[in-house]
Amino acid sequence: MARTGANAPLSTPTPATDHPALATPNVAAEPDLAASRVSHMEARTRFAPSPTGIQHIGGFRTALFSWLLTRHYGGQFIIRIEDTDTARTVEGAVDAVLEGFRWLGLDWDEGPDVGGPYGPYYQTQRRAIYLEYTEQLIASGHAYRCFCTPERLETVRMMQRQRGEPPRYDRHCRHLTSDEVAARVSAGEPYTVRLAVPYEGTTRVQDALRGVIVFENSTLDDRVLLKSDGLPTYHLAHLIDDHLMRITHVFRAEEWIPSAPLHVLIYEAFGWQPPIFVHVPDVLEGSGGKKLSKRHGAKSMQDLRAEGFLPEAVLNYMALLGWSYDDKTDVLSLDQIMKAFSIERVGVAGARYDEGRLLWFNGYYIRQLTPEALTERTLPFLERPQAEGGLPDSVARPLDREYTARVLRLEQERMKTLAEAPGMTEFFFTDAIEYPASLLIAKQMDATRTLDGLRRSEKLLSDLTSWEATAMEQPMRDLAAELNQKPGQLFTSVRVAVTGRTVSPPLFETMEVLGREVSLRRLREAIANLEAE
RNA sequence: GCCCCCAUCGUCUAGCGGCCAAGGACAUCACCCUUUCAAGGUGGAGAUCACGGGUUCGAAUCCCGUUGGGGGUACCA
Repeated sequence: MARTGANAPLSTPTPATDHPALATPNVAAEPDLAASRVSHMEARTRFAPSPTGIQHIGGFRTALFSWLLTRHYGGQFIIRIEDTDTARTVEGAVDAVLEGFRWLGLDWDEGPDVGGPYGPYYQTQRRAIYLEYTEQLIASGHAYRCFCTPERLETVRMMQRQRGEPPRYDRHCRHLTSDEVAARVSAGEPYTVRLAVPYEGTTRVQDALRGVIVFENSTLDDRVLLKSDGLPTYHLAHLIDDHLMRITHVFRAEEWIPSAPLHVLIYEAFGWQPPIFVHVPDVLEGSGGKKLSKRHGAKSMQDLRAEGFLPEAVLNYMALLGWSYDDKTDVLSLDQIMKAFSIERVGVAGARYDEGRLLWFNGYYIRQLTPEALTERTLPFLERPQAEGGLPDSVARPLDREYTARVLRLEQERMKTLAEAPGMTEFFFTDAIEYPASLLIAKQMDATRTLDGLRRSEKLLSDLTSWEATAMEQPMRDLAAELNQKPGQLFTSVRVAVTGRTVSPPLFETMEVLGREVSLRRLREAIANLEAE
């Protein structure tokens, strides 16, 4: 029943007869295998998250690469939910992932919500399939039932560690007689099913990015394929699904490289042709250099959206984390990226998540927005409750679209995220503005001269027949000269009077948008406040 | 411990044997523009291509080793 390395056929490559998409001549020409396949075929790729938590930039970047490949060469992109770890499954996680894709503008051809010809797309709904294939593996001697308890396994591992040996399953159940197995099964004893890894030889993993990676079978473990709850582990489930769903390229994080030889062995045990493995490098934390994780700083797409990031910026940034267009191009649309994408230009070294760079992309894309688009996309941030970062609740919703558009136009080139809008534009919407009167006094100015400037400005402005920025500027400059103040000094006082802050968009445009009435009223209030000092 | 992956400016990267005494971008500094802040423009600083051996007429580019970083080592994915 159990096999030894000498006669186990596991490491013998088997030609694919049932996988037309991969039936390439000369499959034995190992080094160039991946490269030669990549460019000439339709690709079917998948993103297979487990609904156990949040998907961050790293996960979506892997998904993005998969998506790019299928959209570049033609083919299908599939979303499959790997929910075999029922204990860790989190409610709503699937929706969050799908929502993330929709937000980014990445579509999928088959998936949990839309179905498809290879469904179902939830692994928990495919139990019967896994059971059937597990039996096949047991029958062919490539897998065996294991009755070891978690406690025994733990003890074994502990002892191995003490002896300085690598912790691995000791293959205790690998040589049970079929009679004994049958007896224990019928006695209702719980069991798992393990892969019977050959004792000797090597297993070669072909990675599209790194070439061939060779593993000594003797260092591999008889991993569990089917858990005692009857559900498969990742190793078995993903593989059967990938095969049945005719996946051609498996994009996954590089943390899967160590178990890749196991997967190759399983493919061989089934006599199936493995897909092309593309082990994408990790995305690392901005500091520390560890793999990005939800635990430390990793943000979900929902987080990024709420923080005012634009999907086109996130997409552009993500694509350039590990992939490059050429030696000088940074700004690329999804369409351009898709057209140019190739696995050959994907790097192998881990990349740090640099939010500063993301912010730059974001600001850039905000600046490119048409006035209508800017308004459309910023309005939700302005109108959301104050507690969630919106304008003060005292500001009546909905906002006047026309007015908001004019306001945003002024702040557009200053915004790095949409979420900054409320803070930057608050004085355009609130009735009263609060600031210490001392703020009115510009550098190298005193209260008296400031007061004088404010009064004269109020008079000048209120006499103006046109309330356009262009009509204000020259008279105000003349006034500054007359008062023997630098334009910056006079304008600073007026700016603070009108906006309550020293930093704002250009003063006259600000006043134009604010309107004559509000501007003059605030000017008078400022004068009164300063007089009261 | 064992196994595996990786290694070019602070960061993302270009580079796949000569065109590189290493190019672009973010960040940073200075200047220009300028009513503030931005944006924009110009320029600067910033990488002995981790280190050491090879191979070669010639290496950031190929090979080996070392060091460093990361990952894996579950009836999780």
